[in-house]
Amino acid sequence: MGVIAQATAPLRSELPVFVLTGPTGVGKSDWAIRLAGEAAVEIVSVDSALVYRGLDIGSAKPPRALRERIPHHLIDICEPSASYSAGQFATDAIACIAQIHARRRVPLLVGGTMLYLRALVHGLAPLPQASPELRAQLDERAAREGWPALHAELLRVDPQAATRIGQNDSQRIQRALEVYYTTGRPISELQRATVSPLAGLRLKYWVLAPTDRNVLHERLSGRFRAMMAAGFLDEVKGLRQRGDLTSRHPSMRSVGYRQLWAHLDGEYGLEEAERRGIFATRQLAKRQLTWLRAEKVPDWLDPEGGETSWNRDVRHELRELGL
RNA sequence: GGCUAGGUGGCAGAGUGGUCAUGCAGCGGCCUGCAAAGCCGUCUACGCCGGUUCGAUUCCGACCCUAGCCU
Repeated sequence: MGVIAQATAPLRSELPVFVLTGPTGVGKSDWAIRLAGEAAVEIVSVDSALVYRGLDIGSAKPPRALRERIPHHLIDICEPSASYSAGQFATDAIACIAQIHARRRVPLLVGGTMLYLRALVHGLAPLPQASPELRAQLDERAAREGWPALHAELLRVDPQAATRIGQNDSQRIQRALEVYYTTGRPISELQRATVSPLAGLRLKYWVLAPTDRNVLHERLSGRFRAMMAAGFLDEVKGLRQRGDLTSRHPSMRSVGYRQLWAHLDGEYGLEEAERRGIFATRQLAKRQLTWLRAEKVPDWLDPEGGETSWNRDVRHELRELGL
């Protein structure tokens, strides 16, 4: 595999791409599933947790039986012991979209992993993939010297990136140095070549988000408790017993899994784990909303309003296309 | 009724005669291959009344409340 990932070839089609996004727990999947059951659309999941096999209850994954009836793409495509990535997602999603278009159907991108969505909609620069060895090396240095020292190093090799990245922003400092050391060129320079793989396609975007934050918080804590009642803890116990996972795997750092894992490590009680899980869920939703506000998408729908107007909207779009 | 300890922001929890506790939660933001991640920023205090003082959350007094002990 080359050092520089292939820049994704732009898609060409007269068919559009639909996007239904929003913060976690608002019911995006339910809306999408009901629609996909009877319209010429196919669901493409945009979710960094649903990609992992074995993360079912805590990720609110649509049940397998349902997915056999209504096709979903990009779910259960990665072992939880591996690291999926935004770049991988972009590649996979583009392939999916092309296939769906070839079937004369419209892809409906559903999910709230905003970086993944962004990787598609705005594109990703042709950058090298992660290098586990280099990252391990950088982690080791950071443990000794601290991230600010590595930030200072970045400031020498890529001042432009360094000024945008915080002194303690370990992940971004690491990635910028990783890119610099594998390509010999600053990430800030390579990023200028960003092109959207969806350029030229018509994109129709809907954001599903409650107007009232309290309503969202209630839904999220209710959903977390329901997951617990549905055996979330046993699911995490099972994942631990596999023996190939640790609390540092990206899959096990996701909301809920992380807190239950820490509880099973004896860090705190089950009630505390539940409290923290709920906090983490809210914080996730908040970050998603921040991202969505910045996107300045006009069509925001409130889940309380029901899905009929959205349905009408989508069907109208499809009719115009002769689908 | 008496004695003792204590009453600090949504919660936990320090502390000081005049300058910031801190943590959690909340809120705002950043975001180019770990993103359900990582990072940055930020609001609401000193039970009540009076006194001392140039100045009191901090010192003094009364009162109210809480916990424990005693009668």
